[in-house]
Amino acid sequence: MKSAKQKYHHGDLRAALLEAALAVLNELGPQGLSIREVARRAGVSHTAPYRHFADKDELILAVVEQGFELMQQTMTAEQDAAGPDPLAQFAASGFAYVNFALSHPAYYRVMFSGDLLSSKGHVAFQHTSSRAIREMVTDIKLGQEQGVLRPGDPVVQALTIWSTIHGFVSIVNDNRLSHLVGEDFSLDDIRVQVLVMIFDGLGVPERLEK
Amino acid sequence: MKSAKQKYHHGDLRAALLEAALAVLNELGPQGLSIREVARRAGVSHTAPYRHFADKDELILAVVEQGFELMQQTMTAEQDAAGPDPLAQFAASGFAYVNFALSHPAYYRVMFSGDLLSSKGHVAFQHTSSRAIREMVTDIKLGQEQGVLRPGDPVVQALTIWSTIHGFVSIVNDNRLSHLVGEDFSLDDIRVQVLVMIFDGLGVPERLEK
DNA sequence: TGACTATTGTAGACGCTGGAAACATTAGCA
DNA sequence: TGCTAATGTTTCCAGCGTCTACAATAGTCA
Repeated sequence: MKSAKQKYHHGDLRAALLEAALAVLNELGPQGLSIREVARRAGVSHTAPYRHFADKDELILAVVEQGFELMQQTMTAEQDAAGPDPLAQFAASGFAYVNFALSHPAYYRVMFSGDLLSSKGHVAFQHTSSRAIREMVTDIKLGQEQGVLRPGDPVVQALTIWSTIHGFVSIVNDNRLSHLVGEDFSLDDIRVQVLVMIFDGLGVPERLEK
Repeated sequence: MKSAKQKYHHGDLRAALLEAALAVLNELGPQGLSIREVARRAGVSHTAPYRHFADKDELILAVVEQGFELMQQTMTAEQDAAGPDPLAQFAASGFAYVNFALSHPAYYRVMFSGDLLSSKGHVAFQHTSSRAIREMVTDIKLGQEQGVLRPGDPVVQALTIWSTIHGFVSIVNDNRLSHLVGEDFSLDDIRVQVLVMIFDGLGVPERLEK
């Protein structure tokens, strides 16, 4: 049931287009993402995508949404796997965030940069991505109530944490660490130490080896 | 000496193009930046820019370079104005960084996002922007030697600081705070508190009002 | 079964883009 | 003054997003 190729109708073109779009992002970068190239890879004409997405913005937004779902999934999975300790859960979901960003750079960039979208698409984009930070605030509020995080305004604290993590993965993904790496420093060394520093600054203790 | 208009030669087209490019970035966003639009605003034909820039990447890189110069200038100026105390100098240049990013969002985005460039342009881009972090490491090393910063590896510490600040201004500039702002929270409140939290976490004491 | 209709894909056009090539104008210098 | 290099224009090409008209298929109801 896989090689039903030369039919006029594709079967699940929408999913195929999303997959192709992600592949293009990974291979050619954000600049190489064009509807025509995506259609080419899916083996359809250059206007076929318009039966599934109103315009390029909508295609990108669908990729964004798919990325958020995947990230959400892995974050809650890691959180659940961390056991009953709320502190461990908090750290686990934080690490899951970082791991997702570093192992899916194309997804992360399109999810959090928004540079690919026209100004019109930005509204839907912000709506989608604002869920993430809101849930983070909830998590941190919980952490404070349970006494595992330093006291302070949860909104401010959440924003600080998010800023650090987002900035860090952005810098790493943009490859701007290469000039810092010397003989006594591997990239992984730097990553681990920075993560330790981030979570250490928040009150999360030292169970960070891994 | 300003209204020498209808001459065949422009006089200083290169500077005019850079200015126009920045204006386009501010008005239309990164997606609206095209060589043709820039040429239009400068009042020349759409191929005239190619006498001054090999391709679009080079035009963008020139804007990036100009942005770094401006930022560097304001940072060292603030640092010098902060008096002899190295701690005050450190904080001053940090604030100057944040202020530059928030008051010149178009510059900052093109300087640190790199999404506008093709993969070819990224090499030159990284080379240019790596100076900033290297100087930051130097500053932080100095701060540690003078005992105003917490001990720790300066590279790691610099990267942590840079991550937090870069993430923060990116989030603010991408307008993702709107959903966090309630009745008891203005945007400026959040900004100030987050900055306090950032510098506080580093060992910089509480002289942060302003 | 067979015809009607909505869904999904194709073909071709338009105006935009980045860029190459050939040409025109000007400035600087001998 | 005249030669040459620098600078700007015109024309052209291919690729892009997107619109419109058309073709093929799938689903539905007689």
